[in-house]
Amino acid sequence: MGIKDLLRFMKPYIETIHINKYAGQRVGIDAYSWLHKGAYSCSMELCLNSDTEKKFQYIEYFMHRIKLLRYYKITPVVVFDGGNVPCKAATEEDRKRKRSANRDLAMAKLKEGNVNAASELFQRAVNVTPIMAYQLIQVLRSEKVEFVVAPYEADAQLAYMSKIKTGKGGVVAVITEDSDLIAYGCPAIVFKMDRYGNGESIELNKVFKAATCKPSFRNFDMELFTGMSVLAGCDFLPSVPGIGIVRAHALVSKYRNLDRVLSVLKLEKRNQMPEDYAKSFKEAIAVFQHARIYDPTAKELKHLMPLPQNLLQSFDGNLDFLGPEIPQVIVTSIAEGNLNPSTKEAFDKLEHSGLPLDPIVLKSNRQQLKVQVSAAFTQESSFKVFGSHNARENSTVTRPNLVPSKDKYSGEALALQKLIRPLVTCGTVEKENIPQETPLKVPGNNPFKIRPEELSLFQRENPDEQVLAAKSEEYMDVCIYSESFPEERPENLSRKRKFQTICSDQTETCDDQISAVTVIEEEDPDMFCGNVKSQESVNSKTIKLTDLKRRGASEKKSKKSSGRETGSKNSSILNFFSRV
DNA sequence: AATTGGTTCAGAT
DNA sequence: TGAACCAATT
Repeated sequence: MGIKDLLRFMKPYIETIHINKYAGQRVGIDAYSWLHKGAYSCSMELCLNSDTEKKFQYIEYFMHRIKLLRYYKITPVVVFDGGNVPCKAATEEDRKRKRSANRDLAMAKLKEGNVNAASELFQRAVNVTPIMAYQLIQVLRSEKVEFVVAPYEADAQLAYMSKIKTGKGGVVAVITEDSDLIAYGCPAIVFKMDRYGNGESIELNKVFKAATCKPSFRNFDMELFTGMSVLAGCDFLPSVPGIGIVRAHALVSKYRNLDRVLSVLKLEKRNQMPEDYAKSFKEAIAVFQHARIYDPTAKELKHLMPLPQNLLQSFDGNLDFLGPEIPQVIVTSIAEGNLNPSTKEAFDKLEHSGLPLDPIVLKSNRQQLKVQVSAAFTQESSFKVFGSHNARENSTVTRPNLVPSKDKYSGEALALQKLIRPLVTCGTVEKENIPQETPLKVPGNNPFKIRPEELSLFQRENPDEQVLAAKSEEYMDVCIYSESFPEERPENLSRKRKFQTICSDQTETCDDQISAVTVIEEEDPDMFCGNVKSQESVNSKTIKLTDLKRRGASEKKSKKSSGRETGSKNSSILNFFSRV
């Protein structure tokens, strides 16, 4: 996927970052990359189109990351792929073949009763469908998350959005897994973002400016860079045999002109070069430069970069390789998520055709919803589940009471419905009844969430008081929540302050074991997170933080035996935290 | 000697 | 799926 070996080649220009670098700014998201990762967790259910809630786990995965971004005050803009560009057809076919081969193998294993082997194969068979995208879109809408469906490649759309002003729908950076974004000329890209917000970023201007860095791009411009990428092999065109990223870079550096590179290549590789390589090459370059994108301000189809007349002529006025033109009404409708970008059919029709949700169930639920919302507003006891962001400030919503039905798809519709209306407030009584049904409820959805097996390591005997530790390279995130707060808490001191005070006390008593403390207050009043940077040295008197960190990282598997012991070994720190 | 391109392994979820 | 590894190729 993407440009072969490009990320490895660009390694010297890649730096590890945390997503909070973009706090307060708009960031574009390549929906496909998260949809695809999320689909792993429920690949069998998706492939078998099973009628269970688990099938929508990919949506929870996605929304968890959206929440992470919002937590760091980032405005996410989700971009979906639209129709396929003709020159990508070969790649698409290839992937489709591999997927269905894996699916058949998986089905065979399933028949044998080998579920493990089957599920492994199903993971290689998952496909992200427009319907899955549409189901996510419905949740994004209900969460007031900005999104756009690209007419064709999401990458091109994201590159365009990176080039326009924030006020006109632009973004400062793009989160993706696809190295194509570099070839499209996207100025700031974040790859491999994990669930804590750590990732690897590349900034194009640094690439072109760098004076000494190893693969040098000093004499490159964006067109040469794109040329190098296409030569190395991309989704639109496989490379000439024997040409990889290193030789592609060498050729472009040497001749500094794509036409010259092509003619040299023709001479040197005349036997192995496909007849129409030059033509395909120019088309591929043209896609990277002038792909069709949607201009959200003008609400119309445009080119990523304006198309010069002479280029149009060189293709005999035929730009169908960019994907056919689409009438204005249709592109807009696609962009806003109302039409399936491949079939151009209304998504509503898909629903009516039986799969995957029953619109009648959904509609009646919405009505019910409204009634309950107005009821909820009259109650003081309602609580907010989500982190702060303006769009939601005053929109407390209630979960409907869903009546089970025998309808074949009702289970599925209900499952999705729950995701569409996740910000639930039903007052204190329902609060007790609903927790597991609330997909995004903290702390389950906390950005510092840790896995159940890690969690069990640090659970206190008293379930009301828990100390959780999750680790990353240099930070340990300590997360404390407690139903009841200690009596000694001064009335005038906020809980947040109290935590900070105690932590700084600890800094002194621990002899600088803790070098930095930040506390983030969650909206759930019983939930706090502290991000505690600990030093490497372990002092026997104060094992706590560093030791917890190490245990969290390495002893996941032996949790049973070490769990209790950890609790007692670290009793001083646990006592310390339980004072909060 | 360097690069490509196929294979294998570990990791994610 | 990607990264790391390794053997074949130029």
